[in-house]
Amino acid sequence: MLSKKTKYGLKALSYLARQEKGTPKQILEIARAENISRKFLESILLTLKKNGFLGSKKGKGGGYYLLKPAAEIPMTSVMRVLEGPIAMIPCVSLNYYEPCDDCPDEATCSVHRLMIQVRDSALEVYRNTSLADIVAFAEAQ
Amino acid sequence: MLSKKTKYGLKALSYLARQEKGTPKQILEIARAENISRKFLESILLTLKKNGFLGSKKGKGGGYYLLKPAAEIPMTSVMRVLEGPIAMIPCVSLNYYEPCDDCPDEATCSVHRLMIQVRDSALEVYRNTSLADIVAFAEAQ
DNA sequence: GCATTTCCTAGTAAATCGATAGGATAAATA
DNA sequence: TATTTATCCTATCGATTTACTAGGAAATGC
Repeated sequence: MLSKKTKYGLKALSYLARQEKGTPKQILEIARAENISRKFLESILLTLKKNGFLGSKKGKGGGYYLLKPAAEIPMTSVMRVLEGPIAMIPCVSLNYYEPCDDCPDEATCSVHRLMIQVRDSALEVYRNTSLADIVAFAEAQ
Repeated sequence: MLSKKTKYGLKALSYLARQEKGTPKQILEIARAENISRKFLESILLTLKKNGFLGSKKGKGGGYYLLKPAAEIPMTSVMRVLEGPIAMIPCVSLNYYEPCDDCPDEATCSVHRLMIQVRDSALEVYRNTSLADIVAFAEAQ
């Protein structure tokens, strides 16, 4: 399951990508536009900031803005920060590898190989998709 | 995340697929061979039985066995029974569709389209993989 | 009838999720 | 400088889910 945190984070990033560059947008404005709880969104934007996706400004006229062009923000990195590992199981995770304690040998584990394939298929989608792409999806309608 | 339930279920199915056809295997034997808690495995095998994957026999010499050849058991159906929807979000689920209450229009939702792509890529893997395939993975080593 | 095995219902500790509360800090403005 | 506006930060909380566990009923084989 995709967490609400990830879903809201993606929607907020998309919202910011659709704005004129350089003008910060406030939490409350984004929350209203995307139907997200203000306080929950606040915490999400904070982690996006701490992970280098967003910049912020305090005080009147403040808010959040993208630090990079949307085309340079790949879904792989957004998903890893918001949702965590892309792999469904740690023993096939590229960035968060951990062995299973019930599994004596990964090479002969039937689950292992299947999950590698699933991971790779998801990775291919995320690698080929930037924030600009998912904004373009919506605007094509 | 893949639940342990799904992981154990897949391992148990693989174990049964590797046995001579017709000889039931007991819970305890499977649990020991695959390092799974006996009681937990019991409940998993029961749901696999209720969903038509396994048959069972009570009493001495009893146990569980596959009802169909492993090649005729697709990962799509196993995953749906053990793990639930293949989609990461209900609004793109083929079998368990539900709209998001925060989303006024799916056609213009940037998350929606991305998640369709992820779902489809996972589906392609599961559709092209049977229980026999994941057993063969392991035996190829 | 007795041992063996699955069948079934319930419960439970721990972790995670989706928020919420409330004050500290910084910036703009008057 | 005082006030307003906004982000920053920590902590908490109820509900749900996960990974099991307990214990007995029911069926089967000898």
